[in-house]
Amino acid sequence: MQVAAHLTRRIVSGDIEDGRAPSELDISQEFGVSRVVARETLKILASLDIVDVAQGRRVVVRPRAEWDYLSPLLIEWLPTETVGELLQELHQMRVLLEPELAAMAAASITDETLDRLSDEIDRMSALEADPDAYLEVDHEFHMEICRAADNRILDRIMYSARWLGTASRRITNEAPAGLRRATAEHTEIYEALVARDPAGARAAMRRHLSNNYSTLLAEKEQQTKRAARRR
Amino acid sequence: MQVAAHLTRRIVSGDIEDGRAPSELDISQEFGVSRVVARETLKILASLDIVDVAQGRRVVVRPRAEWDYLSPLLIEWLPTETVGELLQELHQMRVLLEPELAAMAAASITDETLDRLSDEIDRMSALEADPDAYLEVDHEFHMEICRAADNRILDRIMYSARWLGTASRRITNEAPAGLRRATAEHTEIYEALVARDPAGARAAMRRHLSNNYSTLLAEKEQQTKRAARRR
DNA sequence: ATGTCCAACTTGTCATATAAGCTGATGATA
DNA sequence: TATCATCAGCTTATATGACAAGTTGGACAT
Repeated sequence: MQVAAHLTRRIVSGDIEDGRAPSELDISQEFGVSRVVARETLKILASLDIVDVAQGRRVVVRPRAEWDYLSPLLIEWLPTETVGELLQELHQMRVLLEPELAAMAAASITDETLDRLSDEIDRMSALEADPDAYLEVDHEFHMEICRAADNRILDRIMYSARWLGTASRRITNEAPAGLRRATAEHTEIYEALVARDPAGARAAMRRHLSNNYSTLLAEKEQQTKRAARRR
Repeated sequence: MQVAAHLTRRIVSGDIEDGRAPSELDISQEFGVSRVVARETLKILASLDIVDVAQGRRVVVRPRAEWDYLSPLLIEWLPTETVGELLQELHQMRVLLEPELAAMAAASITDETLDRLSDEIDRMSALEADPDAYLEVDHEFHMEICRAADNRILDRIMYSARWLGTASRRITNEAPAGLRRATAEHTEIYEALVARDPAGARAAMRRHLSNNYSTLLAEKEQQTKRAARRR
């Protein structure tokens, strides 16, 4: 997997010229691994639509627009600027899906799921000093709701977005105050679910996402300013 | 890839007992291929979250709920009933995303894209006697709009749903009348886009999806009846 | 009954060889 | 000169045999 990471970095950085990716032999020599490993690496990149591989033909890098921007391997090496753009696009998606997921969940959620959500809120409020750990439980909370909505397609979509979510930590340096606010909003969502109130859950989720995004934008602006000052 | 298909079929059918998948050696013997091929097969299934593979441990089948139901390899072997459920869930997703995508596209669509859409409508109206070919252009039409909305995440999501869309052909046996209606609706969407009218595009897309789904449900019901009569 | 250790099994990697498919250049033909 | 068939040299695909590295369950000693 280290080979895949390095190769991805080289491709993302535009190091490899006009669509021609290194062949299996090139990779195995450059990274000092066997052809088997080089081959598997290329297959991984192919599954992410980063390259095309076919018998007899050289491996070619596919147009950037067709890459799988939800893959952690790719996100890892994207420039911060691109990640910022993607987070914006991710937010657009979440606004469209998550409020509705919350409403659907409210109609069919089980007591066990509610218990788990309650647990996670407790854990989050205990972790407000540790943003990374907080974020992890945060994701689990959102996925739990998604799962409760009982739609495998939507579940899969939200699931595949998880890595981009963690990449947001590269942008925002969530302050404890923001996390306290988030916990309060999670509680609101939770209470609407307990009441089996779809409209309430939808509204609470919408508020939560909107606030989240404001924080992200504010953080990004601060970063830009800091960067400008450093220049 | 044939090996992957066969193995997927066996796993989907529940043929393999309680989480224990065949090892690399089992596969290479059963299918008469080398260990290299068996290994790549398992890696593919692992990338779809169908199995877990780790050094030293046997390969295990993961819980069905965590499988990637958007993968063509998996969809291919799912029982018709499950595919029907998934199409329902897919519709839920499309209703949430596509009207908004159409609205976004209306705000930023280029003349070249409009030309391509116009082309595709022409092609579709010429293909109303050939449902399979029609469906292909249909997808291209929807993806074109998605691309025009300029959101890589949403684009990727709609793209990964394309295989499930083609699987709908296993359920619905679209009648020419339905296709004629679809062409009319596509034209409505197109005209709203030409007018750069987000609200109009959103409404037209919503109508289109709703009608599509009605057709799907009606077809499913007919099939159920036919099946009952056969019994 | 309990804990330690190891043998058997499994996946990960390597090296070498051969099959199968593509591409561009060479050269024959009109 | 222009066009087309052919083929050498690349590439990926697969096979085989060997060893490294990690896991597991049971034998064994305590």
